[in-house]
Amino acid sequence: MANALTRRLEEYTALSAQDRAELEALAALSTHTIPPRRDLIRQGDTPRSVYLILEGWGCQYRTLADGRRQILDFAVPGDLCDLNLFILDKMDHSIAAITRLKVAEIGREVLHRVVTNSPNITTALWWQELVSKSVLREWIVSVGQRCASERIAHLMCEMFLRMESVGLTNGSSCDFPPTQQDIADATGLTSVHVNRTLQDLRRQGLIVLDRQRLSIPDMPALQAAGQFNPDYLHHRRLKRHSREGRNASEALPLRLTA
Amino acid sequence: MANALTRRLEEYTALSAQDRAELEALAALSTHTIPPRRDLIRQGDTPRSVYLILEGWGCQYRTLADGRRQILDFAVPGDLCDLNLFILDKMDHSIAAITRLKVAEIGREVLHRVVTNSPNITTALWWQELVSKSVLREWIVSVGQRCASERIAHLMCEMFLRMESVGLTNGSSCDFPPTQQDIADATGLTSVHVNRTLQDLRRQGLIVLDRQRLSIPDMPALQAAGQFNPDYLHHRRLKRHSREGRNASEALPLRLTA
DNA sequence: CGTTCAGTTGACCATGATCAAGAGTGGTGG
DNA sequence: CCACCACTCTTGATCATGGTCAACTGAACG
Repeated sequence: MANALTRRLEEYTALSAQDRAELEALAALSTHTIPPRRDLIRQGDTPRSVYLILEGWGCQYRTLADGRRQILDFAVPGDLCDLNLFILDKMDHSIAAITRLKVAEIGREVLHRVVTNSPNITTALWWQELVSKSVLREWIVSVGQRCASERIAHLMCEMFLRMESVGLTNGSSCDFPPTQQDIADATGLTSVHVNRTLQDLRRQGLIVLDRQRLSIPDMPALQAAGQFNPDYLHHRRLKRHSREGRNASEALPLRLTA
Repeated sequence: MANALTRRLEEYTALSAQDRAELEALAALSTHTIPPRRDLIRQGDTPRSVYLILEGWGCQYRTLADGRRQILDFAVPGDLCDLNLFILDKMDHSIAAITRLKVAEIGREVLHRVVTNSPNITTALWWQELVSKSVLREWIVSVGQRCASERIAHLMCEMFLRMESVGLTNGSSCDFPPTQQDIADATGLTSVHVNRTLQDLRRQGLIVLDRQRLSIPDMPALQAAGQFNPDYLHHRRLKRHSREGRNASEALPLRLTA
């Protein structure tokens, strides 16, 4: 049974049975549960470990002196935060739990060993590093160029596809736990305006969002509304997503290692 | 004189004489001159080389279907665009010259050799990769949270310090070739509003910007105006007594699959 | 010298912010 | 199990930042 990290890395490259075992071990080594809204690590802290998200949603954010907060990315199962520890002596952003979070804590030595022993995994980690950079670029495009409804539609498309790539969607729906305030902090809008824009998208039948559950009845339509083009996610399996609609059968259920 | 890449990488870690020679060779191997406003490589192209900026300014950008353009970063001497080639099969952004540009084109095999032979350089490349990610994060914060004058002041502070870290400042001034339209595309504003905001900053005596030359008479004041905190640049020289560079055996290998 | 591109200015407009109050919802303890 | 509390969501009224459109100025370069 594969964990989300394996699944995600296999988005890029074939892993051997041994690689997979290696990753399983990694995910099982030292796990923690973090309550909702708690910080995992703060801006300015010295990073000591990489965190692998096993269950739940988190986010990376920075705060300004006057308290304004900008969410820089959401973290879903299979995401790795943050390779910084090998190089940088201080965290340049904070990481927080949105829901209750299960994470695996991977220490420097362990990661170093894995990376020395497995070229496939090293390459795959590079891949995920470059992809997450591409995602950051797209977030700049969103806040810089897109209007409110486009930003929100775009965010929904992105997160849905990221959830799908680790098998956490069910047909056309998936968990979506961020509050409207979180969405506001991620998109550079106010929560009031997010609220109104969500109502708009709902009225147009583009999304159903209720009790932390998101449904996308017509993905191509939502993509059009958000000026969304999935190329930047560099998902290999995603090629078939390009505005043509999806294969319903592809979402494999995923059990997460604890 | 040492080239800008050497200088930039030494921002992070000590390089041996051999490392330095290696980098010199890299920069001399295959150089090109690109006229202003020309694209070096386009979104969707297959990356074949890494470009090292030797002289002049460039930018990375993405365009939307309707022609809106978002600049994602500026590239100044010593910057490396883009390690993507080892991993990703398609460019997810374009790179263009702003001024006339001198670049060194570094092919896959050459970079591969360097990286195999020199752990110091490998580590330093990782460092620059992570730092540029941190810069992308700060750009998200800017467009997401800062008002027009803050965004522009922030951008000026950042670019000045980046120029300074490769020795391209002269007292309190440096080249600053982007047009007001470029600044607009980078900050998510319109060129009209950039114009008015620049006048404002000039009126306050925070910047002098004339004929592609930027002067910052009072850096602390400009930093305050832009809510600028240099930590995210991870420049070591900004904090004198940081600890020694990590030892090379700890370096995360950069595995390059052909 | 004329052409082109960047910069500048003015009038008007729209998207999204702000402020404030009220309605659901879910979780907790009595 | 219910009542209460806190948090999230919703709504309305008003405002401001920054966008749009259009015309004009000025500098650089052949």
